[in-house]
Amino acid sequence: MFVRSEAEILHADLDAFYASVEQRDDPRLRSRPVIVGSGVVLAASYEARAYGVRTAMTGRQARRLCPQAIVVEPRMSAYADASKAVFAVFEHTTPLVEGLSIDEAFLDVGGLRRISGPPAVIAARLRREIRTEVGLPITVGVARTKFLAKVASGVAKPDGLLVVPPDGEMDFLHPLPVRRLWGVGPVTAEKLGNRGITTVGEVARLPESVLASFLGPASARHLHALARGRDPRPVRTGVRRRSMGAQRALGRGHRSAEDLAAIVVGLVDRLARRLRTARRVCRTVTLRLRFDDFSRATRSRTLPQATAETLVILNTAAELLATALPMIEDQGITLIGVALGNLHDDHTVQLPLPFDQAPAGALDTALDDMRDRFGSSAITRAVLLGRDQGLSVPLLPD
DNA sequence: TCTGGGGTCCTAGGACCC
DNA sequence: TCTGGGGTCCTAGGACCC
Repeated sequence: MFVRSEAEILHADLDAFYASVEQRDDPRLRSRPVIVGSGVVLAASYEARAYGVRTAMTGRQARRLCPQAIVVEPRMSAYADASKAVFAVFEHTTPLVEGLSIDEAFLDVGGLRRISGPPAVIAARLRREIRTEVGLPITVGVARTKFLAKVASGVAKPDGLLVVPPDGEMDFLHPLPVRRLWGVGPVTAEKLGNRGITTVGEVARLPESVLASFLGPASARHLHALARGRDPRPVRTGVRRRSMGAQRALGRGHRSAEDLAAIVVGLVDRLARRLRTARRVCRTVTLRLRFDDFSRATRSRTLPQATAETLVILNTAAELLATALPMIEDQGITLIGVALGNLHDDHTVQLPLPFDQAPAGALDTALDDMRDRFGSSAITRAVLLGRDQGLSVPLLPD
């Protein structure tokens, strides 16, 4: 396996992204504590974080910690535009960009030494360009692996740049708390803490088999490798979304079955439009529920063939809701959501042949041609044009 | 102090097939 | 009548990430 020896992967991460966009667009917000989102905190400026305000807190809690904070409602389209502008700078820097979310990405600048200079120089220039062209602060970590680059940016925040040289990796990594390991959340951190393991270095010194005895084999292999600086994952371009969802928090209080059905209609309508805009089709529909005690449940159904039709998805979601109603009755529902999975490209191909006049086998031949062109897994639907305009021939994906 | 909205990956059991 | 080993798919739950 190819193992890189130079620090040439960048992890670029915008600082307090939503809040920074608000401060950029409204000078009165600059240098002041800003909280985006009133019900729950979606983002907090670093001035607000100084008072202990954190993402995902309730608005009430945040205002108690920082009464002088300015609270603004989110402007999602402004953040999407800012993200596009930032990613344009990324793409201009190197073609090897892997987006992780709306505000962070990995960039592989390994092949650019002759043209653009060493990674540290490229990273510094990238930060300058995003500051001048988009007006936002961004932190960049540079290292030999994705994981180390990401940890580096996390340590360097806000508005920083940190290069981890290959011969300094263990000195950098091992003193850090286990929560810095990708995949260690509250549950795993507690399991480790119960055994006296609090730093990455302590994880690295433990035999993998011991780790596996209380974390399971997959987590053990993953964490053990990361803690020793092993992470061979390349920066991958063109990663496709694997599911698409929409949900709605309901607060407390009883909801009738009709209310819930109406909400599901709205969620499905929104999702189906997004699906068609993205030229994708789905095969699995999942209903997500959350209850008063914060327990969760899901109900899902996989269709025999992929679809992007609102009515098909809606009927499926409605059936799932019907099966879940008894559970909803006695648990008190606080959130309902729909997720579409098993996504495929929708290559609806229009066949210009008069169906009823075509020689026998012409349709099969045409479909075979399409499979050759797009790959069999991509073809999900063919629409015949001509006299039978609108007749659709659904094909199973894969 | 109670917790939004969008995702990813892993595990485990059961059905089904060869 | 009782029975192996291996594979895929589906469903449900859970941990984690931003």
